[in-house]
Amino acid sequence: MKNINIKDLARELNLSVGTISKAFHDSYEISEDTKNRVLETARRLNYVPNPYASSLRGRRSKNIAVVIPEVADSFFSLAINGIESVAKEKGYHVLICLTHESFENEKTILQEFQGGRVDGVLMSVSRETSESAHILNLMGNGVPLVFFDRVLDEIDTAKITTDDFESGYKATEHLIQQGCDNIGFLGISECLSISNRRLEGYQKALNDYHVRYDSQQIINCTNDAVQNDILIRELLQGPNRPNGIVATVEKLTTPVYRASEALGLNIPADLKFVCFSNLETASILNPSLTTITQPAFEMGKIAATLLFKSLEKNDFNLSKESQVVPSRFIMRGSTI
Amino acid sequence: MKNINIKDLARELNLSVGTISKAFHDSYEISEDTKNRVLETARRLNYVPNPYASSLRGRRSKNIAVVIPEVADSFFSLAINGIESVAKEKGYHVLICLTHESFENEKTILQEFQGGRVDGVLMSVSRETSESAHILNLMGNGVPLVFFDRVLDEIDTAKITTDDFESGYKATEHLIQQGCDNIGFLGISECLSISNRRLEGYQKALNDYHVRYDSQQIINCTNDAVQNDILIRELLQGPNRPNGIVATVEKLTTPVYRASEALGLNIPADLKFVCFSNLETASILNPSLTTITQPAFEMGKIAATLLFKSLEKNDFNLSKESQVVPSRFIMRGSTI
DNA sequence: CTTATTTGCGAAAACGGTTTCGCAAATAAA
DNA sequence: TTTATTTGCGAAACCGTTTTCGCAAATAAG
Repeated sequence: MKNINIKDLARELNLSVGTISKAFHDSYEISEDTKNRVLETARRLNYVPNPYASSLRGRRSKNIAVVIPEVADSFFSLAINGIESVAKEKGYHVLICLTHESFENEKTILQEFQGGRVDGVLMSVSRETSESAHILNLMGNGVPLVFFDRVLDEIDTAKITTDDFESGYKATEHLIQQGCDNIGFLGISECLSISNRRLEGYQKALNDYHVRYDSQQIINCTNDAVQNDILIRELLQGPNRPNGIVATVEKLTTPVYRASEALGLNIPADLKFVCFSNLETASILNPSLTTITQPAFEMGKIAATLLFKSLEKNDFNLSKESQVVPSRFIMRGSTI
Repeated sequence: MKNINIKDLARELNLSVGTISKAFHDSYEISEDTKNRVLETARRLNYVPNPYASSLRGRRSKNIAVVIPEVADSFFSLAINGIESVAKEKGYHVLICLTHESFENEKTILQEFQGGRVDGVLMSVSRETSESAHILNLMGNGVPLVFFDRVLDEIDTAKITTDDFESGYKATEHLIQQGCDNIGFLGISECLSISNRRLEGYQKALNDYHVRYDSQQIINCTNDAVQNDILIRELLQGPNRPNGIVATVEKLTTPVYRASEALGLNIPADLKFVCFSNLETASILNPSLTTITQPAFEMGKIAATLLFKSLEKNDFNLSKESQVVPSRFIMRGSTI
């Protein structure tokens, strides 16, 4: 009934607990013979060490945290897969913590980690995050942290991002080449690095191609789906209706399609649409959706790999390890 | 730099560690005055107790695990949201463990939990799972476990499912009413309860409406996307091509749409298609997809609530708490 | 044959909390 | 005023591991 512990094993084998522990860690102090007996008995009795007891005495909890705004998003769920693939290999477990795009939640979560719940953190900041004190605090307490996708520039650690500027540029350039001369931009936050870099790429493209830039066409979407619907409808109903849209997050896909349909706008004839998205269904939408597709799995994998390097050797300097992984531009029916 | 612990607090306040601990737990032994001083100093010094140290002495780790086949699936990611919403309220953290539909992985994961890494488990079994020893083992060690969606019937604990039989029936009935007389069924596993119950609903509908049943039209999909593509193509190219399809999992959506397109089959004219799915994009697919949509968030929430009840009082009997939450049938363009 | 060295293990102190128990001082009852 | 009770706290055991250190027996070196 009750879980067996190292003491039970010791009693069973007529050895001291210290010896058992050392046998498990393949200590040179213990004879091969004893090691085998210990291992065999452990297997037989189904002994599994308590990870948290181990974590107390210097060793780690073998838990890492993934702090993200939401999980019902293809980018993040694929990134989790990437992270999990390396965590599993390292014998680590993954705590998923959702900020729901709230800075307050994010602070609370990181605060909790001060207590040693996790050995390291992988993080994509919330749309509201512009301060960095909570993160610096955690890192100051010796918890390594690696950013992926949504980063805070001012913090000195590894950041795994994609080429947001170039992607924003490419998306916009494509729309221009397809004949759009009035292009709306749907961002998610004014403080978010990725949103801003994509916006800069958009602006540069407009400028390079001498297309009119109108700040009215830059919409900052909220975290509330209903509110976003209203914003998008207003944009598409307004006197200055765009004939092209660049959207920076996957969850804006459905609202744009729905609003277009409701307003009798045809995609792509009346409105061309390109979205940053990892949706598997992009190719079977009506019309199929032109996307900037981020290397989500790979980004998660790289970020996790770096985190573990830093967990394995303390002198590993995360701040020199940032990487930019390029996204893929996939042309489909929504812009042709 | 280093995290401060209860000893540091004790030193700072000239109190014993025991007193500090009791103050935090609002013990009657400690005066209001002292409690306030402790709380205030803790806040000032940014003290966060080590959850794993607490977990050693009887208290819990405040971690629960969610064991699921994959995370890149709308049902599971929404269920996670539901689970997280109640975990957060209870001050718990959520470990996500992916089996990738492998029984071996599932066994390894549960085995690890014997050590006390988590206080309870929420689980949807893999497609390969038919034995229950690994689960009984864990539960036998005092770790409560609640199933959601994919359950193992023979295990005596709470199971939160949806009305799989009725849904399978309704989907099939709908196709029949829309004129299909040759309906394929795409399952994912022969051992999986949900797949089988949906299949039974399908069979009953065929029978009730005197539509020919042909076991050749029952395809058991694999966990390999490429292989699934082949199976689906074979079905749609065969001499006995169905004019309707019921698919039991979301990830079969894209393959069916793609295969139809590749083979020049029009949905819904040549092939009507209904899928168990929580895809947000179902309504904007080409054509929009008729779905059986499960109450994913709610199922996660109910399952988690039950798990916490059992964590809170030991005498709580999970085995009497199973619930069936109905799915919604949403008719759209793929069957009209 | 004595003196080093190695080998294999046990005892005990940590790790950071919680909890039981005891005890002195303060208060209440007699 | 004496005795009983309550209040507020400290000492120490404990949770399940890891790790340091010491020590006896076995082996090697001189």
